[in-house]
Amino acid sequence: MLKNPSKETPKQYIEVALNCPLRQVFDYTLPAAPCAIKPGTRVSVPFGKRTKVIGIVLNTKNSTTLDPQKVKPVEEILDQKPIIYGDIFALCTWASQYYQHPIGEVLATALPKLLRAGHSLEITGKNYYQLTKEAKQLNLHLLSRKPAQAKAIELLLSQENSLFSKPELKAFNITSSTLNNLVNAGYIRFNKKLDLPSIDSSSTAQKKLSLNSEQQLAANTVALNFFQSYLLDGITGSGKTEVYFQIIDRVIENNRQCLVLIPEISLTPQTISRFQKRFHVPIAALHSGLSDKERLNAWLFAKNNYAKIIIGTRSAIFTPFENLGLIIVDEEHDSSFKQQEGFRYHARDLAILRAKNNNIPVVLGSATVSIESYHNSQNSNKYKLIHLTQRAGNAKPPTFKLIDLNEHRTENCLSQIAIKQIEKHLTKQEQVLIFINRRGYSPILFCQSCRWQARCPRCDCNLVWHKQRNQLACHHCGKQISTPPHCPECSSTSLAPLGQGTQRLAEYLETLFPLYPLIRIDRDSVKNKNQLEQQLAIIHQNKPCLLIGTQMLAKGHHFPNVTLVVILDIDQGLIHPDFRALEKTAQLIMQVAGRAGRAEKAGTVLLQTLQPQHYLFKTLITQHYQSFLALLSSERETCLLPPFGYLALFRAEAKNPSDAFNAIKQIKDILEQQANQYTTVYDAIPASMQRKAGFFRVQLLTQSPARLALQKLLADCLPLLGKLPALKNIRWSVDVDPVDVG
DNA sequence: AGCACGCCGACT
DNA sequence: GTCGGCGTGCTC
Repeated sequence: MLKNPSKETPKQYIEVALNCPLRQVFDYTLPAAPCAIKPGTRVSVPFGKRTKVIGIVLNTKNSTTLDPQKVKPVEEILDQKPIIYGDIFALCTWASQYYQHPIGEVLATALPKLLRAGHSLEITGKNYYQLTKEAKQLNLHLLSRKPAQAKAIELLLSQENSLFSKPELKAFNITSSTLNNLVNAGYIRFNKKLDLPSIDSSSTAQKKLSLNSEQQLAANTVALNFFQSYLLDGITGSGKTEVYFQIIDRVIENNRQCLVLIPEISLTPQTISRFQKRFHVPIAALHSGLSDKERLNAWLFAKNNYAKIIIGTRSAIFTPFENLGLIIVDEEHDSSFKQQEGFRYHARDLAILRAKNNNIPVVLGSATVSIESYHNSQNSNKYKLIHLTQRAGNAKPPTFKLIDLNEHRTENCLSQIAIKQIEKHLTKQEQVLIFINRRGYSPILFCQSCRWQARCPRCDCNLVWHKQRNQLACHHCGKQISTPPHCPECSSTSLAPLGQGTQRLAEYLETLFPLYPLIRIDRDSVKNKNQLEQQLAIIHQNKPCLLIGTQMLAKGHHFPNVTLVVILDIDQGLIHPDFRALEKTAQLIMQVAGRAGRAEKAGTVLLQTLQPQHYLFKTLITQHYQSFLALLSSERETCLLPPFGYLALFRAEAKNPSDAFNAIKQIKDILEQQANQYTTVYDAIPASMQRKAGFFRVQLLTQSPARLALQKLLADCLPLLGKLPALKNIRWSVDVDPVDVG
């Protein structure tokens, strides 16, 4: 018989976040049996035509606003305890609101792929077999009637190792039936050897370098037991890393964990091994080169408080810790901390928030601090500023020299002065670095008779000629075509390269200096990490050579014997595709210059430019990076641009330009309806490259001097935008605090 | 994002 | 006759 309906417990509902681009959560019912389920638990649910879709519980409730008939039951509860909780849960919900991104996708970025796919929280490892105590103490004569087992034990006992994988046992001619018998008899145990983060015990603890007084002061300034943001502004070569190390030392002594965020490119094996040599604690690295399993393991090592130091790129900000004590953001100015598509978060900014929520210190370090961080350290005193002004080991700062291209003619981009200087340094047995931020042979291939130029069919840009593979490549959409034998317009065969890329420059320098090895480092010459390592190894032999490279060279690598840096083609960084162009150019110059003169030898930096009178050069070279920042700062202030105003950028992309314009117009209408006195909605403008990969791109900027006012505007508008039919079938996005507005 | 439904073109 | 192209619509 049925139970009395009045005694039936009310239905339990849960709100579930699913990994889909919808700005909403979905209600499901829980099974009738009472079960307490907490936010942050994984469940699998039916969703549309799909089943077993994995989502995260956000909330429990006793009622739903939907038609109860429509609400489906949960299929399975995957976790006993929440897997996203505490500070990570708070970080995700905050970021979802702040960056106006669907919570389901935000939570998905906080989980390793395997956990998103329903994998358990077990640390995975390789299976190993191991002799038990019984086997070791066994008198083998007792097994005389089981000769295969006796022989196997004898063989394994004679080995140096104590762990054996299945293939190894096979190699010893131990059959799987013998193995089974040995396991059943208790002589062999089946074990999991975990891929634990390594501790480099081979080297004895690398000595702490003695810090100079400035470094010591810096390290001591950081207090460990409460939240404070520190901006460590240290010129290249001033030993920021050693300061980090000393702070990490203290955190580890307190038995707490450290999170170190670094830019995408600089996560080289050297970075990790430098930490491993210095600290004899488990260290895990989180970077793009990991397999799904390795990534999950690293995540679990942090969560279980096994790894004491986690070094990772942007997304590592979402790693859970049991006892986090410090966050370091190295090269805090680097734009790779901002995710440029999908969930457009800024890892540096989230690091501040996370540190605040955990009441722990966060250290932002750079030789070229961002204007935002600089502002936070100057005006509002939000960050404590720490300077490192001395180069470690008496290294002298480089001298800058401008070469005015209005007065000096160039051949293949190089002025005679530069060539003379290169020659001088090479004959002194020193290394020379030539920086040109352009890959390929020439950025333009043109017809000498009709002026035709090779253009990308899908983007508004020229195709770059790659001479070796005789191809034309688009560096924006990846399109590649073989070079036409003659001009497609006039059939003339006089197609010629115009302008220099790294390849052409390398070719030219080879003819000028045939006796010296020439190493080109860019994305085309360095296909994988090994290749880069090899190239760098040659450089570190410290024999005289020429280095030619793009910004790949500029970041993270140290070249102690480079005494001359030549920076070519910097003028394109002086024109303004967006308001951050100058800041980026200045940072690049300082970063490249920082490669030179690290040892006792002072370095020289030659800058070729058509605009030697530009204030960027004036302030940067004759004064300090800070004075340049101060100038930029006042410029930004008058325009109420970041950090004096806050921005959100709407983008719309469509194959048909009018669809994109129409969409952005409708977005604008809604923004204007909802705008308040503190917010400004600018006119829609085409992106600086109107067409990219076949899509017309239009954008719209909104601004407010008050962060909250802008947040309110976005919060009011986004739900409305989701309903606009004009936005249904085009790509559109909001970018809060955009880094790239070009 | 997935996934299915739906309606038109070139194939065994 | 059908396989498959991608437009469009929905997901508790």
